[in-house]
Amino acid sequence: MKLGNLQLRIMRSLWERGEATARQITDDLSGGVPSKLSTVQTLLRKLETKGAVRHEQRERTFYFRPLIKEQDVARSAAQDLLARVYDNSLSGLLAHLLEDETVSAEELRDIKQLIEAREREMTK
Amino acid sequence: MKLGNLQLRIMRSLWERGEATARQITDDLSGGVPSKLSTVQTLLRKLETKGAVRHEQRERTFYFRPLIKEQDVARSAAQDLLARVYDNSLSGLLAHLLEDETVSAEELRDIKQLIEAREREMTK
DNA sequence: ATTTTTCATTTACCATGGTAAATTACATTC
DNA sequence: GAATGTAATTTACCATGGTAAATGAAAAAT
Repeated sequence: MKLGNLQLRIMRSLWERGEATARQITDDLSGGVPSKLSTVQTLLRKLETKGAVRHEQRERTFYFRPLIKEQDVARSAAQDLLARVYDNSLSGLLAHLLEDETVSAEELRDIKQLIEAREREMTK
Repeated sequence: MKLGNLQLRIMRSLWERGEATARQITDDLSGGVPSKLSTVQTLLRKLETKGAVRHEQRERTFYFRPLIKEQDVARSAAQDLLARVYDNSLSGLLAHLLEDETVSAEELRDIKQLIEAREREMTK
């Protein structure tokens, strides 16, 4: 499941809230680039068509819930980039990310631990 | 500069060849999902509009050359993913990539070295 | 010289993501 | 009961990426 930018921001609101109305989501978006209520409603429809959310009506208002997991969306986006752009070269991708990003010392430590954990898994 | 899937494949042909005709590119694409010559020509126009390529005519045929670098495209795609989807958490992204991918021992070694090189840079 | 091939150009779709006003249908408030 | 507010729905765009046939124009082959 790949999502556009606004779609992703809408989903984030839903992931955080668990359940939300179009109005609430619109409010959540007001920080950053704001969107109009009707725009959000349109995208919620499209997300529902794609199977990313479902809604339930209570007294005239639609309450939306996410049907897909944030982790899955993130994972598949990462997969897609790796395959499409980096020809599955993880080291190529990481090289770029380490170059450009202002990586903190802690982050670097975390990353190293991920690698070492994975190394241990390999030998097992 | 972000590119669609076919656009990227066209660019790859151009990056490899340095210069190519629409016909040559179409042939390069014949492995994988093939595209029709006119489709490739259309996309080359669109790429030219975006400033990703330029062409030069010699005896009736257009010879295209890339104006953007593969590295830059890859880098910005990685940046975009990191920011849009991972909220700039490099460790989050790497965690997913290490989870899912069948990472070879050599790749893992390369990656580790990248990190260690970066660590050395940090302390410097 | 006529036919065939080979390009570029034109034209025409379709899908997806995003934008949002206009309309409709109810509730709530005055 | 009339005015106001709120929500969903309808409608209507625009941009981008992709798909490709049809047309035109010129060179190459017969």
